[in-house]
Amino acid sequence: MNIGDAARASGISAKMIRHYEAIGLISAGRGANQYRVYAQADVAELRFVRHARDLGFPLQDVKRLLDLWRNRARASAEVKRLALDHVAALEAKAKSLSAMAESLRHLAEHCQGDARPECPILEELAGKDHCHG
Amino acid sequence: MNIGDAARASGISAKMIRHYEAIGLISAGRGANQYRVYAQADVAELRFVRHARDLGFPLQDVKRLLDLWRNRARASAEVKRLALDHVAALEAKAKSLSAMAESLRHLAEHCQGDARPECPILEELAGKDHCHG
DNA sequence: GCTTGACCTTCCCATAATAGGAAGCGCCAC
DNA sequence: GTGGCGCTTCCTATTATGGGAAGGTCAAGC
Repeated sequence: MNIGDAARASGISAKMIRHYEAIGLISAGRGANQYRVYAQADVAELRFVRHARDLGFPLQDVKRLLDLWRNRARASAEVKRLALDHVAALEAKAKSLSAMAESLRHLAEHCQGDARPECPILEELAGKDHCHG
Repeated sequence: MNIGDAARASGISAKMIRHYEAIGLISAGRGANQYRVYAQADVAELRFVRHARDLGFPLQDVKRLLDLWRNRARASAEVKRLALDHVAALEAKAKSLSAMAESLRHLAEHCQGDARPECPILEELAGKDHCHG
């Protein structure tokens, strides 16, 4: 199987498959023509990577998860710790974004949104520093 | 006022102030020694930028907001539209991250997290594609 | 006057993940 | 044997930020 087929089978672009190889995440054999060659097991790894990426794991974590997956003697505690740490990071980020959205939405509610120049949004952005930072 | 003072007064690193100048976001005068010179009005602009960044606006939006702020003939409708678009983007991103966190948390709940290798998290990541994509 | 140290300058590199494109070669079908 | 598609490598861009080197400037102190 060439890289194009592996891309279609895994849902990861050929571009990214090469990149993942360059950074040591996955590997591939080479045919006589120097084309990368993929077996079903390689496609399974690529799909694993995609699923982990879909859950927002950074590639560094994906690498660790992949190593754990390959290692039959792993302790599930290690996987769980990685997962829960990532859950915490995701929730922190989501909370931070929601807080920004809420602040901004409140500001926007007080803005007339008409042809006049008066705008509490700009006034707030121009305002003095808020001490809770 | 030199760049270091402007940095302390605005809460933006000197590094970033130079960068903002390079991309045309803000500007600065120059002294006889080629050092950048900042007045209070410049610091006010830098603070404006920081507040907008704190609300998660990308620099491209910050530039537009800054232009609106400088323009006394602006229509607040334009500011409001920018703000509400950004609120929508923030909420979409937050929702996406929360969904990831929830999925992963559910998976982790089913993982024993002990010394044994069995792990539903890895099994899920290794699993076949889910059709809702 | 000369040193020291803090500050400034520019320029290059790095991060994280993905994508676009160019130049060149391989392979299959017609 | 050529056209077209797929593969190769290498370079560039994105977004926002930071680190660091090599060198110029200025003020204080001896």
